[in-house]
Amino acid sequence: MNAPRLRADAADNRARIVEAARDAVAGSDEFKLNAVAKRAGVGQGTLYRHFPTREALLAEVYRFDVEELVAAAPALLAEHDPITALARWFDRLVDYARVKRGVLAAVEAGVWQELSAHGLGPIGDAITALLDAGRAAGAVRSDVDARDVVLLLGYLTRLDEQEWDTRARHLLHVVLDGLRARE
Amino acid sequence: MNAPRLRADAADNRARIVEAARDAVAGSDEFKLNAVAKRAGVGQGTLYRHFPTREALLAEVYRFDVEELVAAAPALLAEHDPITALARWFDRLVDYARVKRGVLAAVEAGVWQELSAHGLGPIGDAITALLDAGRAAGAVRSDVDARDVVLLLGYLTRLDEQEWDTRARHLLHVVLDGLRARE
DNA sequence: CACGTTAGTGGACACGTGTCCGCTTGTCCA
DNA sequence: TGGACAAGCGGACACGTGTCCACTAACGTG
Repeated sequence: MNAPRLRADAADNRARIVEAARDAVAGSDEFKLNAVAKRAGVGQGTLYRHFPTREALLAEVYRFDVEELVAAAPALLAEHDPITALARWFDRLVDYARVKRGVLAAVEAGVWQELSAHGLGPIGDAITALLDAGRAAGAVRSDVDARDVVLLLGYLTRLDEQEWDTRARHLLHVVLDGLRARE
Repeated sequence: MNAPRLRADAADNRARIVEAARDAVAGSDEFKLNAVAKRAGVGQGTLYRHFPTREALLAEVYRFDVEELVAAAPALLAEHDPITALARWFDRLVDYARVKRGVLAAVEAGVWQELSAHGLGPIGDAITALLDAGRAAGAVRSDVDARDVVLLLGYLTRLDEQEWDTRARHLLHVVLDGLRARE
């Protein structure tokens, strides 16, 4: 995955940054890049070189959750019809997002950078798989891709804490209906 | 609308700020609050007191466009069936948004602040009118409100310039389908 | 082992945002 | 008309983000 092997100290720093970031996320709801760098005992330059954007760092921090999310897709597809699987997967995303908003940023960053690179990547693939299954069953419209879905789901990031309960799930249904094939 | 009448100099400054902002928007694609304040010949404090957020300022700058948008709703409803009217209105929004991204921020800010206040306000009302008409005709699902629509349309703000053509309109259809009543 | 190459470092710096507060000035009343 | 007093002013300041580049030290080579 990483063609140019990392130098020993570099790998070390990287690990320490991620750990510090994890602590920061767990400790408070603030997440200041500066603070993470200091906590990790590295300069800001170092932090920014390893993770060019805040999202890149979050993506690493939440990699576990994201992988879980990715892994869930095939399982859901095995158990349910495509639309239900998609719905469940959305549910799961919302569950994560509710507690740790960071996952959202991670997912979004993930899919985005994957889009430009070749072959999307795990998250994009997961969504694509769900979409494809639905399409094959004639339940999902044929003119949407993973990026579209992420874009649409983006509303989650600008939901206020207080309106989360009333709107998050609800709008999920609306989006889902939009993705359905029109008969 | 503004109970405590503005002092003469205050009103003057406010006007000068808006004008400077308009210039700034027209002149370049950068929009720095600092610069606007300087250009208007006022301190930043003054700018921020008149317009607490960047969006508030944009809302004022684009008020004309926004009003036009609002005015279009009833006209569209008169000429077309509700769903078509809604679609056309969306189209119009996208047209504005393409050129002047600011309108989007203005719309979003507008609807949001209106939501908390009583009776939504012009933009919210316009969307609500479209929604209501659709609902009455049984063409629009009954469980969505103006805020929902704005939230969903929010994807427009994070669209990259280059993907605008391929995705903006296209996703509009998806959203529209999501808003339709399921028969 | 020593030495050159170059990946990697880290912190100073530039920038934009937003806040705060001591000073100024319009406004209104006596 | 003049004086008090609050509305309004404006810029200094604190903060977070992200960039840049002179230095440092890990790694491979002879």
